[in-house]
Amino acid sequence: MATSLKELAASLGLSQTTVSRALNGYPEVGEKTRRRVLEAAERANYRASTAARRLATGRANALGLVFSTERNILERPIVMDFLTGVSETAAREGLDIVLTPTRAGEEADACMRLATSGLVDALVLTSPILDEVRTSGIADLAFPIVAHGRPLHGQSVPYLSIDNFGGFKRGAQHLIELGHRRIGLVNGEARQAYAQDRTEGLGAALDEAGIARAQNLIRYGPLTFTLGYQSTLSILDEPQPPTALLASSVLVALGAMKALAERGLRVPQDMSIVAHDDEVAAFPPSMATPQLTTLNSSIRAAGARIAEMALERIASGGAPVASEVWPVPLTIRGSTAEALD
Amino acid sequence: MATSLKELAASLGLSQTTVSRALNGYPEVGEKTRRRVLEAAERANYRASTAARRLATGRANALGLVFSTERNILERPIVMDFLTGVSETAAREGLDIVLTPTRAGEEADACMRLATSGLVDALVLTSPILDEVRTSGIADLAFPIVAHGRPLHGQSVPYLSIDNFGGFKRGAQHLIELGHRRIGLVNGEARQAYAQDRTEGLGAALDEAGIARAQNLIRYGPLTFTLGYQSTLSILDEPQPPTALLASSVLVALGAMKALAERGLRVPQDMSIVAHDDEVAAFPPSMATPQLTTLNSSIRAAGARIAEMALERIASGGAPVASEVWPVPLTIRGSTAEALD
DNA sequence: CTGAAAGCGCTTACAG
DNA sequence: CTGAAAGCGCTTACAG
Repeated sequence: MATSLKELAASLGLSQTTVSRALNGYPEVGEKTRRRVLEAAERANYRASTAARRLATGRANALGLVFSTERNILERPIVMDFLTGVSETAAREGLDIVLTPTRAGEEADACMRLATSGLVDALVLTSPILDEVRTSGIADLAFPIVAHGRPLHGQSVPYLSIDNFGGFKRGAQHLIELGHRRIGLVNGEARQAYAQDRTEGLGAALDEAGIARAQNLIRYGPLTFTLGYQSTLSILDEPQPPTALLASSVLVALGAMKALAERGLRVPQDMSIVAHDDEVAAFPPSMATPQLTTLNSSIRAAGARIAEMALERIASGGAPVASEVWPVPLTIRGSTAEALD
Repeated sequence: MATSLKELAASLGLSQTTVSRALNGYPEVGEKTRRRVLEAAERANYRASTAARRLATGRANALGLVFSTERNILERPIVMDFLTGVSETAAREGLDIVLTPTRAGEEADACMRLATSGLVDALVLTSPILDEVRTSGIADLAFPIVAHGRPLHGQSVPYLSIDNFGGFKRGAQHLIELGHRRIGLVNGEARQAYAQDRTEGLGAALDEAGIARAQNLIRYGPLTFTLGYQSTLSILDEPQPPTALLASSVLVALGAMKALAERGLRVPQDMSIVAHDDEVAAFPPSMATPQLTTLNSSIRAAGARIAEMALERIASGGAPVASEVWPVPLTIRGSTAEALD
């Protein structure tokens, strides 16, 4: 066992009270006393038991994340970048992160457990998990929660989301300005809020340009290389194939480019591509040839900010914080060009 | 605040002792009593405070991982797959995972804190972090640690590693059998044990075939797309460029293929490629055209097994468990062919 | 500036 | 089969 406060205090001939105060930086401790305590603690390699501290203070100094072992296993690079962002804030604030791995369908239980067990001070959830959990009564707990992404069912949970609608509308407008009138979209899973918003963004841009929406040029699925590849092949088989493609991730765009290459179509001469770029370190748009025109948002920055929002909720005693919707700028590179026909 | 044991016991007219025993499945509780308790707990949404339980039992029911915010940010897909594996075991055993984000150089501190604070029952470390930490005296703590990868400095920590030497020797032999005599290698960072083992594996295969080792055909760096791209360009500029390439990851191989395409070299006709495949979900070898011949090992399975090893150490009261070295099979696909010259 | 004592919410010998 | 009580290792009013 590691040394305890009691032992440390005894070895110094001081009370636990004084030693505790010295260690925690309370002002009412004498300077020499503090120094003595700090040195002894250092020497004895003393570390306060977090369990005891939690029990005594009621504060856990940790953020909880619920992480599904099965769900979205193919989107892990994104999860990891998000986690990195959360970690940055956590490291700065000296917080731990408690990951609760769960099987699909058990998310609600895991959230309830984290919220009621005192393990963590706040919960950071992705909106799909929040949607999963909404009937569990976790909202009644008045436990601080912050979500990543717009919750589908309008829960009153503060969230941070990028402007998926505005971003994809902007991306589509860029293509329309280049003369494209048939625009395909390889999107995320249809039930996800972000995917719906992206479809609507494309639709709005088409509406404003007086172009009919073409549902048959849209595909949905998990954001993988394979989705990009297969969806593109299938879109190319439509009676009126598009001359431009919107891809919901760089990985999807890479899959699309493989399909285009197989069909002998060149980018951007025969097909323009705009990809959403989450700025995931593993998939820089420079991986593609030509480099991709992208809609940008840093998933990592979002994670860092969400952790801050959680801290604000904790600090304010659980008062709601304002949700944020981040703009999604367009970066034009080499994968978009004027339409030929 | 959530309901406490005390309140729950009072509402049932039972003692805390009995309620606690009923909840924890102790045998000496009457059947009807147990049922009553379980129902009441369910209704009150009771969850034992983990902090209190930890303090009382001394067991944390959690695994600690130290995770560097800055280091290897480009290898996140791998970290995430490893984490997924750890999570699988953790979910099955009902453990939490405590991630301690740290800045580079602060790993030792983070490990000591985790080990001495009672937050976790065991530590799962990657060998680079273990190497970082070896002077901190953490080994003296008799705290259960299990490492991923062979520790460089021969610490007596149980570890799980794949057979990097044997795998790359096998990969090189495959190329030699196809008639290749000049084999390039784009490897991980030179100071890492796995990278050294891979270089030695290639060297051993060359030695056995009576071919001189060519240091100038080897490059080291972080396992990124960019490394594969730039290293390959630079290897091609050597006076005697290779006819085959060993790549330390699929991502690196993708970068290499971009470089080859730019130089007008075809795979496998002009250049054979064998890539190490960590079976990271984000980078299936099918992403490449042609599909890559690979050396396979599942980083996810390794994570799951390492968590089990940690549990075995905990269960045995900290006794060391046997280290494991996993074989690395070769899967031949379309990126290797006979040498022309 | 320092200390004695209560309390955080559990578990678990010990006694019955 | 059930309960009263001690103890896990801290923090923090309260008193001096």
